[in-house]
Formats: sequence, structure tokens, C-alpha cells
Amino acid sequence: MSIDYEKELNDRQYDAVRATEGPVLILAGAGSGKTRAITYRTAYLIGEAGIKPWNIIALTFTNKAAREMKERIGQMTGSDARDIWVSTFHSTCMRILFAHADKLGYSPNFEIADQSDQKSVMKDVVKHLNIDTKMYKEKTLINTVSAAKDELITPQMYEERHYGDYSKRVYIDVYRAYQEQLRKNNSMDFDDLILNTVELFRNFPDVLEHYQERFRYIMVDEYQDTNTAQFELIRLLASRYRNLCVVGDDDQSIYRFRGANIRNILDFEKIYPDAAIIKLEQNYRSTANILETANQVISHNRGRKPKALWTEAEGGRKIRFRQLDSAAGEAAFVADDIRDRVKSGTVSYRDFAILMRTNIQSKELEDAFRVRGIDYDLVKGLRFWDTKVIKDVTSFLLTAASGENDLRTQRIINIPRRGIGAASVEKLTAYGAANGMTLLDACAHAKEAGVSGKAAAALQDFHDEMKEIREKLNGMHLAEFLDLVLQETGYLIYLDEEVETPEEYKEKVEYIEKLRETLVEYEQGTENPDLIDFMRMNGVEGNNVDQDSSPENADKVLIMTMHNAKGLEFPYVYLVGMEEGLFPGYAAINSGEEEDIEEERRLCYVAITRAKQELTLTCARVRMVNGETRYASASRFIKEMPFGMLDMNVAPEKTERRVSFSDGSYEKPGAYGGAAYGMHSSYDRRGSERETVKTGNRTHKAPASGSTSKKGFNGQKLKLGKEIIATEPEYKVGDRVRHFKFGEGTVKDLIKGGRDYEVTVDFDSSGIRKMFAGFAKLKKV
DNA sequence: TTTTACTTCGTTTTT
DNA sequence: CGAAGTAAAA
Repeated sequence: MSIDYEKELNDRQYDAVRATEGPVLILAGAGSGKTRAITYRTAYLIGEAGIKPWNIIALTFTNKAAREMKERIGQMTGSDARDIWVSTFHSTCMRILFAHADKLGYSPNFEIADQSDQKSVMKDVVKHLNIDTKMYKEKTLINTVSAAKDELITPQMYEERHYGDYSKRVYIDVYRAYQEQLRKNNSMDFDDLILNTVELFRNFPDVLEHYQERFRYIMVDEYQDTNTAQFELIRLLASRYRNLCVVGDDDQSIYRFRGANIRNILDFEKIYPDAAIIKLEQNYRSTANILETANQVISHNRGRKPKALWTEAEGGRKIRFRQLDSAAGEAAFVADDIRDRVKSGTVSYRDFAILMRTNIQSKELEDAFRVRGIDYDLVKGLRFWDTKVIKDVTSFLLTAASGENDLRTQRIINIPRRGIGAASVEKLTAYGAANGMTLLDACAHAKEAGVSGKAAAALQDFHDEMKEIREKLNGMHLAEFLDLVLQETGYLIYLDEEVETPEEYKEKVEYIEKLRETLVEYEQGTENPDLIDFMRMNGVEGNNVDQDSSPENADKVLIMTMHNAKGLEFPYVYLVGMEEGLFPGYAAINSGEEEDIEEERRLCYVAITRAKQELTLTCARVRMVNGETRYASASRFIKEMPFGMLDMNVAPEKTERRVSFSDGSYEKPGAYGGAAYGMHSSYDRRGSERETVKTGNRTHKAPASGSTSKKGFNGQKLKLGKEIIATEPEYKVGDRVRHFKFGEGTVKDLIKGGRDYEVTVDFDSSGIRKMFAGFAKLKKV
């Protein structure tokens, strides 16, 4: 099997493939054939450069990426692919740590603490340290600890660093206590996996050397998402042979909030001055118009490596932009638009994706799709291993099997309800700690621990039950063990009582079935199956369990967050909620850090570049957020787009207003737009005035980017203070009209108000409603 | 101990 | 506005 690399790759990709030795930075723009370059490079390493497959490691962030890469490499290199180590950072570290756990004072039985475990540990910590959770929220504390770990700061270092800093005292104590608690339970959280591996490498040079010899050729995917700990891990591993190839795109760095350090990619050449830099800028995904728009937007960022995507493809359709009156109107527009296109064209629902900034936005969209009977799929972050049922059941399994992890024991100690309250657990934990026994063992000494009679008996029962199960465990298949545990603990009966509807019960039981399947699968595919190993594997590779019962290729519109869309592509993409305050969000606008806006802009860039054929941007003038009505103007990102690429046409019946921006400028009417009346920016509502003013200031002060100075909208800037002109509705009292949400109804009343007509309609389905004609957009039928 | 009323608090997410 | 979590009452 010989591959004609030169022919099958473009010049830059070919460069990347041939750069086998030394440090290499591949700046792979969106849709530039990154995966192609990586897989060909790997094949080249083995086939042409004579590198042994087992000397190659590829690190990714997600299991999905690892799976896909493995598969693609497999297609190219055949059986050699099995010897190439392709996996996530966390999975890699877990495996390394498993072999050397003792060196760091962990037993090889160590467990992974996921976020729910982190939460319960932190709850404990907060309680024991008497921390005021009003001032220090659990979530913030977890984030602080995590941020420290991402920066390779241990509790000791954290204390030294902030010694005497009163404001940091709480964090110092919390971090230390949190870490002690994890240690006590022989657990590592996800950050520990990286941190501890770095520690291992630093403190045990022979271990490091072993892995350096093993991994002579290192590839890192999505390098822009690495944090400091991961950077150091890579640096250590690569420091012997220096064959480090990192692939990424600084413009797609959107995970700063979880520790990603964009400097890792921006400063790569500073750390590796001899690095070969290869830019993949030819895009194979989108139309020229989409790319030009993306390029323009991202060019407003200062902190980036200069580059621009280009394509041989046609310009394609313009980017459509629509400002609707409400969030519901926006959703209705999108849903109608998609339905119309599917109805009249060769496209199907699966070609469409709606990307939003925040999950809350899905509500309106879902409504709109449901009402129209359009199939959609909401991509949500509900994760199998985090489900309450699975957490409960696996806690039972582990407690019955070993009982060494108090976190698990604590979780199920009162399931089903045995009358064991928080107070009893508290006493037991204290007793256990004092006498060096696990919580489970302490259950057998409840009376000594000072627990009241009834509770003590219940605890004894619980203890005996677990021990009994454990005795039967020997030689049993894991799935059988699961059945036994369910049987003995009466968990299913408990579930049935716990649950509100039969459907809910069914769903939960299905989860357990899924767990059973996963156990069987694991047992069949593993030499020495072991429950703790199973749990650990699933801790780091957990999302292999597909919880979606619906097949991947179902003909459905996809709704997801922009973050979730990273790495995906769709023929037709809708970016909804393109409003100041939502995207970019107020947090970014008000933080005062340009970096925050830049991160949002990168997100915008990522979102735009998901589209292959057509891109539609929408926003709403009014939206309910957190129970309050918020008036918003169009996102600054719209203004940063090339005007000529935009189709701002508003359908005639919707055209009485122009798109409004926060600085008071308005857009030129589109090709089909009617007469240009002005529209002042956003209505200044009582509470939001301050924000609006601030936004305005910023627009004036900030010379948007280093390179270009954008003024207003393509140089046009008009200040307009005019009132909305109330246009006379096309209907009158007695007419039948249709509303996008409420359906048909009869006009009962029509009053001309100061700004708009107030119309009263008796809807067939939902009764009498009053609304403003401008908002309601009723159509005469 | 469980149910009920009340308060609080609201980006983005993988491992 | 609503979910989720907490304090008070049954």
C-alpha cells in the first residue's frame, strides 16, 4: 500500500506531513483538513520515516476525538494502528498513574472523583470548616481548587504563595482539606490525573525516561485548549526527543473559563525557537462568503496569530441577518424558515443546526419546533455516569465490593430509606476517623459512636447486608453481581416509590440496563475484569456509553450550544440570539477585560465556521431573561461583519423597523427593504440603562482592534432618536388573524396608542389576549 | 423524617 | 420565570 502524499494533500498539508522531526506547530484553521493532515502524517511516520507505531502517541481532549482519530489512522495504516497510543490526556494519565500509584502514595485501587464526587467532598469541607456559603459558594471553591491544580499549584504551594494574605485564608484551608479528603478516599479528581502525572515525572526521572523512550513522537490535538498542567506534561514527555507536533487554532480557543491557556499556542515558538510552523488556511468546508465573514470578525482580535481562511469555492449566498421582535418571534422565524426550506427543497431536517450561546435559549426554540411538529434533537450535556440512578447503583456496587470509599458509602447509606439521618452519619464519620475505620465498618459500631437505638440497628443491618453481598461476590460475573445488589438492596422497589410517573421509572430502569450491558461488554473485553478498574475506565472514558436511543442519522434539526458545535459542520447553520448582553454576554462586556470579549469573538468565529452552505443570524429585540424583560440591540459581532456579505432584508410585513445597534447606528436597508425610517437603539429600560450606557462608551473608546479601526457600521453612523412610527395594521376589528404562536383568532379591539396599536384578539385556542400590533405581527387570514 | 414553603440564583463543558 | 436547594412545619 503506497500513498501518493503529494497528490492527495495540498502543499501545506504535505509540509506538515513531512515535518516529522523536532517541534512542529500546525496552525489548522477551521475546516482546513486538520484530521487529514494528522492521519497522513501518522501514516508517513510509520511508512516513510520508519518510526515504530508504538513510539507514537496522540493526545486529544475528548474521547470522541480520540475514537475518530484512531479510526481514521486505522483506515490508513491498517494493523499498525493498534500499536499507536491514541487517547485523551486524562485517560493517558490514568493509565500511567495506575502503574505507579504507590510512588505517589495512592493505592492502585484509586478511584476517579467526578464532579458529583467533587461536590460532595466540597460540601463536607465547607461544613467542617464552618465556611459561610453565602460568601464562598461551593461552585466557586471547586473552581478555585481546580484552577490552582490546572496551574500545577499544590495546596502547599498555594499556602506559601498566599501566606499572610487574609483574603486567601479560606481558599488555603479549603484546598488543603479538600485534597486531604480525596486522599483519604484514595480518589483523584480529573485535575489530579494531570497534576499527579507531572509530579510523578518530576520526582521520578527514571519513570519519566521510560515514557520518553516509549513516546518518541508526540502529537497533540486541539493544542489551543491545553492548560498549564497539560503543557508541562507534554513538555516533560517531549524534552528528550523533542519530536513534538502540536495541532491547533488559536482562533478557536474557547475554553479559557476552564483553564485553557491560549498562550500555550501563541508562545509555542518562544519555547521551541526551532519549531517548524505550518499554517493550514485553505478551507474545504464553507462558501467564500461565510469564510470572509468569519475572517472579518476574528480580525478584530488582538491576541492572535495573523491568518485568514480562503477557499476555491464560490461565494455562495449572502449571510442572512434578521432582527425579530421577541425571542418567540425569533424561534418562530427559524422554525418557519427551516420548515419552508425542507418543504420546498431537496434538503432535509438533518441538514440544519441551530447554535445558541446559552442553554436557556433552547426553550423558545423547542416550543417553536414542537408546535410545528418538526423533529428536533437538543444536544444536552446530560451524562450517563452522572445520573442519579447510575451514581446510586455504582455506589452500591463499590460499597458492597470494597467499602473503602466513604463517599460512595455515604451516598447510599440511607437508600432505600432506613431512617439514617445526617446526624447519625456525622457521628459515624467522626467515629470512623477517630478509630481509623471506614464509614462502612463504623456502621457496625453505631452504638459506640453514639447513634440512637433505631438508627444503630438500621446501620447494623446496612453493614451486614453489604458484607453478605460481598461474600457472594467471589467468582461471580459483574452483571450477576449487579443483579444481586439490586435484589438484596431492593433498589428497584425504592426507585418505583421514588419516581412520579411510570415513564420515569422505565427510563431509570433502562439506565440500569445500560449499565448492565456496559458491565458485560467490559468483562468480555478485559483480561482481568475488576469493578474498580471498570469504574475508573468509565470515569475517564465514560462517554463511550451512548445514551441516545435515537439513531445518529435521524432526520432531525439539531439544537446545541456553540461550544458543543465545535468540530462539527452543517450545511445550514442558524446562530440565534445575536444580541449585546447575550452574545457577547454581559459578563464579558462588563468584566473590563478585553480578553473576555475576544474569547466571545472566538466563539463567534467557531460558530460561523460550522456552516457549509448558508449562514443565518438572528436576534430578538425583547427577550425574557431570568424573569425580567430585557431589551437588546444587535450584537457588535454583526457590525464586525463585512456589510457587503450581509443580507439584511426584512420581509415587507416586518419591515417597519431597522436593525438597531447599541451605539445608535442602524443598518442600511437591504435590497428588498422598504423606506428607511430610523429606529433608535434599544429602549432604555429602568434597570438596564447603566449597561446600555456603558456599552455605548466602550464602543466609542475602544479602537476595536490593533489593525483596523472600524467606525460604526461600515463607516455609516446615524444617531436617531425617533419614536417608532406606528404603522396601521392590515386588519380591523372583526377580522380573522393568525398569530405565530397562538394560532387563529378574531380581532376584538384595535386602539391606537402612543407608539403602536394595541390589539385585542380572541384566539380560538387560548382566549382573549391584548398585544401590541408591532410585536404581535398578526396576519390577516 | 418527610413534606411544604420559601429563598436564591442564574454563561459556556470535558474529563 | 423556574430550577434547585434550604429552612420551617407536620
